[in-house]
Amino acid sequence: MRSYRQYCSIARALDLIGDRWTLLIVRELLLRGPSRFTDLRNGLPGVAPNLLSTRLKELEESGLTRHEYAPSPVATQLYQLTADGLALEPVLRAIGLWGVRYMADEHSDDAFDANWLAYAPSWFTTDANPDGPPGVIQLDADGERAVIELGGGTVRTSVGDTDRADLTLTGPARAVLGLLVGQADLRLAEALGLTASGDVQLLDRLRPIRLSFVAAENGVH
Amino acid sequence: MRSYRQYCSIARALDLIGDRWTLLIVRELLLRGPSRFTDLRNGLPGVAPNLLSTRLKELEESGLTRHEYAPSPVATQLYQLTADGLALEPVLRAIGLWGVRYMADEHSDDAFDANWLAYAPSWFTTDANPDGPPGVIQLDADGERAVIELGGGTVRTSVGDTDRADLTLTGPARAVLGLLVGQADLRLAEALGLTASGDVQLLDRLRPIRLSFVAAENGVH
DNA sequence: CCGGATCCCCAGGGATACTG
DNA sequence: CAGTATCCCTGGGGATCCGG
Repeated sequence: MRSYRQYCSIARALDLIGDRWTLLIVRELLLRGPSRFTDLRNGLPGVAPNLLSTRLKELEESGLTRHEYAPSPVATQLYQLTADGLALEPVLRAIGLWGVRYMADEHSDDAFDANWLAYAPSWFTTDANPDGPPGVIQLDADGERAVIELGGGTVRTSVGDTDRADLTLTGPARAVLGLLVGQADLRLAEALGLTASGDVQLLDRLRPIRLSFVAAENGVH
Repeated sequence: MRSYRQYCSIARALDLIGDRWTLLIVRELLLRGPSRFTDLRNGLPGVAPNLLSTRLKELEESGLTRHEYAPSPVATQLYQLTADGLALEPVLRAIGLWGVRYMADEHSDDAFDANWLAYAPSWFTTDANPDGPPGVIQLDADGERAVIELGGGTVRTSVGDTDRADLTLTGPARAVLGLLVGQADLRLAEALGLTASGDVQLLDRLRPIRLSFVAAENGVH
């Protein structure tokens, strides 16, 4: 990317991560951990392979990723984030939290992935009742499946299935995710096609996070 | 910008703010408040005027900015952020904080602006001694001047001059900013050309912020 | 002087095909 | 599977011009 040539930490950062696809590649590496080229390609529908290749080289040149040859049974290169790359997690959290407000918009043919289903409640909600008993929620959004585990004040998620769910949420991604991140209440989510079976009270413990931070007056730091 | 077409709040956000120059325009509007076209152009050295015009239209279409005709004595359009646009401040903070690590790199002919000098200590440091007496620091970095006011646990900054400074820091931007945001200690900053006159103890109260947040295990949310 | 619009040119990105 | 090569086209950089 062409440098902005400004002595400002925001501009300096954007010189490294401002290119198209770059932050989404970081997102995939953050959510998936060390990944093969093809895994990244699958997680980034629409990316041209030459562009992915170029970006991985640029990221490595910037010191945000590295790649290593993994021996059998993987037997291929694995790309992963360095410490500086991992340090982008708060940036992705901030961007993602801001972007939640646009998840209500319907774009019918958007791609969707279980990893994206999983990170949202983990990053953007807290357990409102830290002293409550453990709870497990099975999600199935447009066939993408993930599990939420509530307990001890934390919200942990993972991709896949569980056999000991207290609550199961099934439906279109917009209904499931909208409900989880606080963009829709249960009634609205059901109107959007959600089916909830089990201990619906568990939903009350999922509280969308708010920013602790108070906006500065405009023009005054 | 071409949409990523992914049902993911990060991708949705980047559909709106991922274009080149867009976040820097938001930065200027955030730091300057309502601005004229020419003010934005001056704060964004290198931007082509047609591109600035295009971006302002796109930002307005996205609902992040609006513009209003200001009566005399301004007598021109003023561009400003909407509530959704202002909500990008945490995003810019996160990006800027991450980018601080690259402020040590020297790019000799980078542009520099007093607004960028001012936001850094305000966003990225705290007052380590909230009960201490008020303190005022005058900054002069490459001729760009700003004032830091310490007191009551907050770090406030403004562009310009004061006549009641307890401490004055003068020198190249890299030395002044590096010292303020914790990339350099006083000895190193002086080696880089810094001159400090006055109550140097005040510097000990400026503490670079750390992220409260603990990085998740890779691949586990 | 302010607020753009127009034009030209080139780099960066998208799509597809192909190869080790 | 893991990329590279190629072609095409859009979008951005830079300069200039124009109306208010």
